[in-house]
Amino acid sequence: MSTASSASRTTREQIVDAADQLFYEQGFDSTSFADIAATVNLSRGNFYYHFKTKDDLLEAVIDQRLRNTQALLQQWEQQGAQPQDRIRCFIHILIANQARILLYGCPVGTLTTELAKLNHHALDQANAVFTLFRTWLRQQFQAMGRKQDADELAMHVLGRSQGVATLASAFQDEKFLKQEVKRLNQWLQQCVDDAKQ
Amino acid sequence: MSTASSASRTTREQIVDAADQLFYEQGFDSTSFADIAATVNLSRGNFYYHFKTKDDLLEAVIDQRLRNTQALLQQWEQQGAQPQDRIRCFIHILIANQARILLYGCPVGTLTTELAKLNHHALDQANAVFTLFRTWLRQQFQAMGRKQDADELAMHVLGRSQGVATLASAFQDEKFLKQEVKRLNQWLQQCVDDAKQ
DNA sequence: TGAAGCCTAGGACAAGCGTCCTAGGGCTGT
DNA sequence: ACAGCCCTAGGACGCTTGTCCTAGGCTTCA
Repeated sequence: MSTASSASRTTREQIVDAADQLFYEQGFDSTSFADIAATVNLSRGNFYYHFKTKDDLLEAVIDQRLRNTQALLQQWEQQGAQPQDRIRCFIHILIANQARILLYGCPVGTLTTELAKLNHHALDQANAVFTLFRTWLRQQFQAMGRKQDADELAMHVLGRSQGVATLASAFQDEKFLKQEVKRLNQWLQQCVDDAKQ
Repeated sequence: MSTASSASRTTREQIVDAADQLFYEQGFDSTSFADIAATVNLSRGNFYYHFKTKDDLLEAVIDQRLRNTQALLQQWEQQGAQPQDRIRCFIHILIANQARILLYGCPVGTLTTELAKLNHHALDQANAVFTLFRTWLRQQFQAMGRKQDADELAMHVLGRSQGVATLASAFQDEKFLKQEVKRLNQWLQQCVDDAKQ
């Protein structure tokens, strides 16, 4: 029974993984069950067994992204000694995921934008990924001594990253991406220096 | 004949206007001819007379946006005495179009993002709108005396605006939008002061 | 009055979509 | 060997999509 159950979960996981990637690359609306089925080598009609509707699948994908994000933040929590080092971990994902960002933009931003236009009820859930980053960044700025404007600074970093991803993707401009990352790191250093005084 | 021709153009213009707005609000892909037909009070099948394909309609919409953008830039050119005043005109659209941005994000950024995911051939045309702003901003920074890094600064402003629009829309946060506009204006003032020395 | 051309309504069309059903293969435990 | 259950293939369904066609109502000019 445990083998059967785990095998079942494996197929389900494969579906979610494939959907996760395709939703990112092609968008949610224009990714069909047929596309996902072809990736996982499964018959199209059989999806009903695993997910009753396409919205259920979307919810599973976002849930996975939420879990992955939380794991990532926890990892950064241990990697960086100082709060500013942890924030630098966040900024660095622009470099680490450079290739995909140049092709498809930010996975979080593009999904929320699409769901907003579709008036989709899962929009709040998708926005929760943003909120995870926002809350985490706020905590880092608070730890840096910026109690007053920690949330504003967190939103600032989040916004700058969004803009970089959008434009770098539009212009397919790797140089711009790296320039802006440098600028953002400089701005962060300024924050650190300001807080010390 | 002249009346007939102008009436024809009026219907065509109505279609383009409706498509322009709906593509912005709902996205290109999930806006159907039926949606547009309902807005213009026209029979769905008859679109073929005005636009042979949906892609033709999209091209017409983007062409209109290009013309509108050029007119806007020309207007700012006359409004602002100093280059920095003109750049402030650009930044100010975030305030002027606030309501729509909170609901649907940036019209330019969201379209290019969608077309990129759809692998649509009109992507280059859509990106041209970005290029119009970029070139114009670059000229303003050059006029400010920043010959060396004018393009980098132009891209910086463009990127910041994109980020603001994306996040303000995601969080439906008017306060954030205004905060960031203030920050951006402060940054611009810093640029002016730096250039003076 | 009549011919010509612009523009329209309304529907047909094939294709693709999400959804749902049924029959059965291949394990599991008795 | 057999019953029960997990999971699957394959196809049917109703609907919407973009596209395309045809017949005819207008206006315009002779």
